[in-house]
Amino acid sequence: MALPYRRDRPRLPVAERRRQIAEVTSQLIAERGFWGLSMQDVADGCGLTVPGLLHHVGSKDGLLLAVLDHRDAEDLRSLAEQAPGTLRETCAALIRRNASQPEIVRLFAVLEAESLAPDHPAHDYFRTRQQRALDDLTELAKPVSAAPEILARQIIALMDGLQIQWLRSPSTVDLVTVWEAAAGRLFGAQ
Amino acid sequence: MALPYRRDRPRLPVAERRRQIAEVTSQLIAERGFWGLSMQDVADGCGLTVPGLLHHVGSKDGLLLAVLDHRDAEDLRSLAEQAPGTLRETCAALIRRNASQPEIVRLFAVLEAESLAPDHPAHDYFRTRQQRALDDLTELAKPVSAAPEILARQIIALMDGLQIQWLRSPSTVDLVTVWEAAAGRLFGAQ
DNA sequence: GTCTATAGGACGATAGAC
DNA sequence: GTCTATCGTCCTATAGAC
Repeated sequence: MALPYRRDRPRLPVAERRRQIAEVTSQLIAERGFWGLSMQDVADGCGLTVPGLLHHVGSKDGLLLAVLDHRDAEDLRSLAEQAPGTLRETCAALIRRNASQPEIVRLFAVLEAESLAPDHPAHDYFRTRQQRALDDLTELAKPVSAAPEILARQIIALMDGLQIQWLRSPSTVDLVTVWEAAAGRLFGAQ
Repeated sequence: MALPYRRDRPRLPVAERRRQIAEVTSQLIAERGFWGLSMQDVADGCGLTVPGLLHHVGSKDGLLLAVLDHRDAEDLRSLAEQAPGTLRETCAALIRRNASQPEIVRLFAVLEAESLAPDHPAHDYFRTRQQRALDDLTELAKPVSAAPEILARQIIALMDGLQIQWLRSPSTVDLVTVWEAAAGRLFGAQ
């Protein structure tokens, strides 16, 4: 068999390519979930063929992990920028950040539900991530609550739930506004 | 072509078969989501072949609608049994019912996130359903709150969020207990 | 680092017999 | 109401050239 492989498009540096792959995949998982994701669609979105894509990520599961790693790195970068504040300030900052990137929030909403199944490739990742979030918030809650872990749970639940409502009706629900109302009740002040 | 079709298993009555299909499908969607669901798995779970299954539901989308219809019918039956109570009593009853059927709660958690995408076959169903839930709770909240719709939103968000936490760690999180704690804060009493 | 080519399944759906 | 048989499409992954 003749294999006339002609390279007409420029090749991207590895790091940049991986970033592109992570972003295209994020978008598509938010749209369809991991089980509805196809390697073909990701490859098309990157201007690659499927084997070209597999060269970078190894497998479909590897693709998912690449996305989650990329997201964690971004989050860490963003978190490092802001000085540590009170619980309420931290929550407000988190909400503001989320309000500016609905597609990422949707990605995590879909994966969080899907990954409840024990054999989902991101099951362990989300278990760890959620535990970490709970621990961090509990620590922040200690100065303001006698039952910090319970408060932390309620904060996480409210954020997750309100974000879903916001994603479903972005025109009716303003995330920052509904959060502020909820925070008023949660933290006792008005 | 010879078509040696031998019917060795008994055929179920239509109604019973549809109930069986709805229940098997519920279980599988909870496990994998709609995009991860295969007609083959459903057919196997019902002791049918795929064309046999398609005879009943028409298409994969039809299968999903059959599940949702079945679930609504069950919910209506259950709701009719209990006398209408106060907002807080109604919420507690809802939580108790959900605590007894984690797989159903998981089904809705997965579909609620997946169906945020506008082209998801259950997108309109969930939009309507959520609006309905908001309206009903808002009505119940009017006697106890000056801002009933905001309170209703917070209740729904908290329920959804706490349910996710419960599904992820059933051994650590008791749904009824965490809800009671949250209800205490939400409704002002302790 | 990306390609061509292809293997090898699984998928949803249809046609037509009983 | 359920079957057998089959179609065409899509899927993930591998082998090997450049």
